[in-house]
Amino acid sequence: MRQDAQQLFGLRVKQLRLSKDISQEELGALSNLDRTYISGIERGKRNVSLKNILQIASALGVPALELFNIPEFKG
Amino acid sequence: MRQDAQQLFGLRVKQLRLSKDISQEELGALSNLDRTYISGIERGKRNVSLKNILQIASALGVPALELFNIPEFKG
DNA sequence: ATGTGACTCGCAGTCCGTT
DNA sequence: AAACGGACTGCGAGTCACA
Repeated sequence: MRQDAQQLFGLRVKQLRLSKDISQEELGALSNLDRTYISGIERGKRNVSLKNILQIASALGVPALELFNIPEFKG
Repeated sequence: MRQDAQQLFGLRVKQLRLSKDISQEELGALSNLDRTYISGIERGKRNVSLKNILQIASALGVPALELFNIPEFKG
């Protein structure tokens, strides 16, 4: 596995968050996760678990699948 | 978040694994994960992390996105 | 409004086995 | 081949003060 996979995922979260025009704090509130935790995810410092992936997707109002809609993830 | 989300994910893994005609043991070997852990995932008992999600997708030869290609995840 | 290091604690993930 | 259990270690979850 590539080391930067987490970063790509984090960038995708950031991308979707910005497209919704909300702050990390707001996303944190919507997904019941700490704002600093969201920050860590977007910077690729966190190896997020399935549970939190689904919560974030839900908070962003997109299917979980969208968080993996990244060219580099498709082989 | 729904409680059964993990189970849906596990069923999807199982579905893809069976379509490849490989055993849990083989998938474990391919993804560098313990066979009992794969079993737990498929039964919805495990909260898999991003890193392992990507490893499993890679072992199955599908983009990570495919693991989330579940009707119930899109609503 | 965000980045970051450090921290505790529960669970992710492994390894032994039985059914 | 797979479900399931017990015991273990290390890592992720979740939070804080501060920049």
